[in-house]
Amino acid sequence: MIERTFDMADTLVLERIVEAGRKLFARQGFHATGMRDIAKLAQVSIGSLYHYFRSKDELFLAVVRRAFAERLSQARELMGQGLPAPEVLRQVLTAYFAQLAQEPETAQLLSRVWAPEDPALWRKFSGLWEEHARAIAALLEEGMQTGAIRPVHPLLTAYALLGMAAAVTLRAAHKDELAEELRRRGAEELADLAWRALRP
Amino acid sequence: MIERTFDMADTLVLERIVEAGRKLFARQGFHATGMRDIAKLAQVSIGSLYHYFRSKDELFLAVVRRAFAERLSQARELMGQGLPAPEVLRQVLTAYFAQLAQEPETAQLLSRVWAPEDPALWRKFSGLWEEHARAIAALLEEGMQTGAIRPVHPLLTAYALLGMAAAVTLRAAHKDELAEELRRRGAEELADLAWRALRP
Amino acid sequence: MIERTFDMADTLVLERIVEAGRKLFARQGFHATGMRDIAKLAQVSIGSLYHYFRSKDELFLAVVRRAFAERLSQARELMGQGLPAPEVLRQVLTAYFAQLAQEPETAQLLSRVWAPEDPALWRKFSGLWEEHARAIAALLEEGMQTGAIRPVHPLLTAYALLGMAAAVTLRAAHKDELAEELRRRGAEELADLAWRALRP
Amino acid sequence: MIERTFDMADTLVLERIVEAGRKLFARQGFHATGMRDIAKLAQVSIGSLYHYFRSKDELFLAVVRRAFAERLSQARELMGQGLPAPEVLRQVLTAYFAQLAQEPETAQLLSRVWAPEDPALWRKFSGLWEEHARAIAALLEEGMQTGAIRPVHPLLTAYALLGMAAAVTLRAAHKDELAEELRRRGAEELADLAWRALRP
DNA sequence: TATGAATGAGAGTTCATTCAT
DNA sequence: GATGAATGAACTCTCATTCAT
Repeated sequence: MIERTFDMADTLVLERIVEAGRKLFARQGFHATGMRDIAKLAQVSIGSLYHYFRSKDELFLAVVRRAFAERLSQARELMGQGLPAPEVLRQVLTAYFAQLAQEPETAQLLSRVWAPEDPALWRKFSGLWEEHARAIAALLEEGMQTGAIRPVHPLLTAYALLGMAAAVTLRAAHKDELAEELRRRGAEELADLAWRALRP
Repeated sequence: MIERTFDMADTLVLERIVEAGRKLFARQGFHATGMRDIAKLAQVSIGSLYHYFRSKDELFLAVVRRAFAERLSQARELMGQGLPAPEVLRQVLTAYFAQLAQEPETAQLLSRVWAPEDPALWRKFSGLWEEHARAIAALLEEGMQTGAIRPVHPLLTAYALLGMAAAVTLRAAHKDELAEELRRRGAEELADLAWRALRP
Repeated sequence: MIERTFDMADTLVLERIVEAGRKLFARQGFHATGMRDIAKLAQVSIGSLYHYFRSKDELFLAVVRRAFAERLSQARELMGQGLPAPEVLRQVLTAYFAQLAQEPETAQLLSRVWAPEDPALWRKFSGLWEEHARAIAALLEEGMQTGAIRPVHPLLTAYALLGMAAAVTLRAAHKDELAEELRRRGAEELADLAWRALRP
Repeated sequence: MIERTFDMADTLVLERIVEAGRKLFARQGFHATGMRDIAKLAQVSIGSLYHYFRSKDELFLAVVRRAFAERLSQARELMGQGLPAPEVLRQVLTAYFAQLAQEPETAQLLSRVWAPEDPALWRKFSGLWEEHARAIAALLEEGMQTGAIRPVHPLLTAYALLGMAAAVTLRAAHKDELAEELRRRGAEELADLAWRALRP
């Protein structure tokens, strides 16, 4: 995920900043994460932060955009393979839960971001969600045209699917027995629920 | 505790505080809402806020707890009427969307609270969500015993249902055409999705 | 020390307040002690505090005045017995250290009060110290007239003696080995120092 | 750390902060002195105060430590000159009273600090006093070994001497006739008292 | 590019005091 | 006499942001 194109030993400053931001925003949330914290973890001066990003908001946005972009490109890749819609859904969900195990911080970050407090940020994020939802809606519409999926309200259904996944993901990030079970069986069960809700 | 009944407009102080907190936390989120703002809207001194609540966190918790309690008691009332499980689900969802129209602030508050930034608050809220999920899981189990619902993982499914509702609710709080449509058709469509996902 | 003139079971409210104030001011100092704390320890409402004392300052003053008065009356009693001045000094010092063992809170209170932060209080307390110093100075002058004490500057010497006692007392209120030793041998050693410094 | 040498009047920021703290803490005490006051007097922003010191407590501690260090280094210098112990004592006391005239604020600060209200601060300051007392105790022990001073309890005596000096110093900081007299004759009289108390 | 000292508005919180009951 | 809800000025401290070097 992280590209090192410059120096074997030294990651690019920009990369280090975004990576540190991702970790801290995911772990602690937006307000609990200070620019100082990010600078420290990235081993960079505060001045450098402001050299690359106009403000804290912009840094946060960049971090979130990247996480969305990765997830979306992954989904689009799956969609492009010509698999039947239900199978794509299953694989997208599986990918979600796989990320939860491998990059728990990113997964948490995306879940946290449903309803950011700051109205200005909220507008931007709802745009990202909308984009994601539209991608899924397109998938649903494609399935509806081939008859693989029954007629539904595509965007509404897309939001519902995203919400399902986010809620279970969030619960699965806890540290109890149920969480462990959700991490194991979540993808499968959710795919089953989705398939039954959508089949003709 | 103190009754001031000589004026229609003069509600109890505690009531005014909680109400003001609900409005502002829902509109602006936790961090963007200052104690001064709440005091002003409630027409109360800052000191009074701290007379009733030990801290901002506690005030927030109280506000959220109340909103949860109302929603939960409403759901429990529906469950107690002996209706078949699928019908209860439909009515619970309808109630959600009805609240979205009548008390949009409370509805938004509950959706915001899925993933609060502060980890300390998060732990407390996840307890409230868990309680809510357990209530729904109990309903599902009941349906499974009577054969009205197919065998599923109750808690996982409960979280999935809550997530579906929260995501659509949140989107429905926007001010565009899609939001309006979701407010109109959300309850029905979600109930349909749920019913198909759960029927034997 | 405390008079109970009204009811066997119930100490007078005023007494309870002053007693609570003494304990808390001595333990925690003036600023760390709130009116609420005093009210709670005295099992009295805040309103009652203000019924008996115009302000926190006045309550503090009353507490300190009483402690001073007790110590001073004790000293005057010793002086009135016609003992030789050096013997009186020895006994006064012994009484100091006895109080340190029996009523450590009062002893600490008096030591704390050398340099109160609030200028207004400081003026009043320096008056109390001056009164105390003058009593000792009178004793020294008496000894000088009988030839039992060499000629010294009476007030300066009185302050020096009080300072000696306060410094050792304060150190003796700690909880280590040295403190224990000071509590045991302090009176004697200080009396010796004083006697050698003052003998003709 | 930063050198700004282009202006006579522009002292280093850190220096200005400590100096302002010294003045205000000495004049008004810890609680009556706000961070705003210090920032204003130092012509520095509040933020700068917290750039150099973690908290108000730490700033206070730094101020007091510096005052102690100066006094202690002065005393150690006198001790290192190989003068007889009694002469060193006389000169140390003289230095105390000289400081009272030249830097009345520092002298007052040190006297104030005998019994600070806050228990947490008290613990730290008693450490400083202890260090000071040990230095004097070492001097006394040296004198005892050469026979210049009679056998006494070194630490107890050191505390007594410090207490003597502090009490007279504090009284000498007033603005009446007695204070003036103490400032004039205090060093001499105290040295005399001490010498008589300690000579073999 | 890179630095980090400096800024200051604004945050949550405390607490002596008042006064209607 | 007694109560404690109500007040609000003032406190310490945080933190995104700037800018001279």
